[in-house]
Amino acid sequence: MDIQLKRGLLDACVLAAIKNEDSYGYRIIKDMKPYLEMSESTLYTILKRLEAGNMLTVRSVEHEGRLRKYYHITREGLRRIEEFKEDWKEINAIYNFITREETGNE
Amino acid sequence: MDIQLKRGLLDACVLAAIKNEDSYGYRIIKDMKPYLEMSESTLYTILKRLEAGNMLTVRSVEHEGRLRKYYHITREGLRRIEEFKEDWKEINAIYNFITREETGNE
DNA sequence: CGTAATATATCGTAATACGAAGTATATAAT
DNA sequence: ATTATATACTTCGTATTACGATATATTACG
Repeated sequence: MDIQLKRGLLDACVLAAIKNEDSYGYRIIKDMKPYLEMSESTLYTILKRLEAGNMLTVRSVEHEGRLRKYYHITREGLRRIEEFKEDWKEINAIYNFITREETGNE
Repeated sequence: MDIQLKRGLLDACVLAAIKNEDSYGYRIIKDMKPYLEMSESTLYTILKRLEAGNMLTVRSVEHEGRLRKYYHITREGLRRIEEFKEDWKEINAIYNFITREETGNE
């Protein structure tokens, strides 16, 4: 899959992964794997970006000797998902432009 | 509109703009404007990239004292559009993941 | 004892979209 | 006559960003 095509989906996808239940990095990657694969370095970069943008909050938890950072979506984060849905209408229009079959001359 | 979201569409969009008829930079921008706005610097970067990737060929034409470079899509370019269509199936699956309404607990 | 799974962090890099600015001609407006 | 707008392509620098590679640390499995 074309990397560029994935780009716009990543942030919204991560937010969607924590939308219904708080989650942590390692699990987010596993949950998204059937839909969208991403490397760890990419995920943690995104999580930091989303935190900086107040899309989510972080809470550290000690779990079996290991550190776990649980991410919780904020109202801003939920709004980001809605924004994504809005944008998608435009995206579909572009998609139709790309895939349209012209009856013109070639 | 989110820039990242546009990224994956740009190459395919430019190819679509010359698919049915050879065209040149200035006109491509105008043709795409209703669907997708892009700056000149972006377009010409993309055209060069597509040329380097053998997705299109270029032909210079003198038109009313001004230079025009006509772009013609190649078989490779047409295949790129088909590839885009294939990718879109996956994109739709991701879109559904992002927008699904879980019946679970929040 | 080594490998895999769990879990997060950091560094350097390559790709790339964009704004800004430049070059040049023709036409319309003031 | 001069200014602005439309046409048409080019180059430079920059910020964003996804990724591979690598590091750290614990637990479980063989």
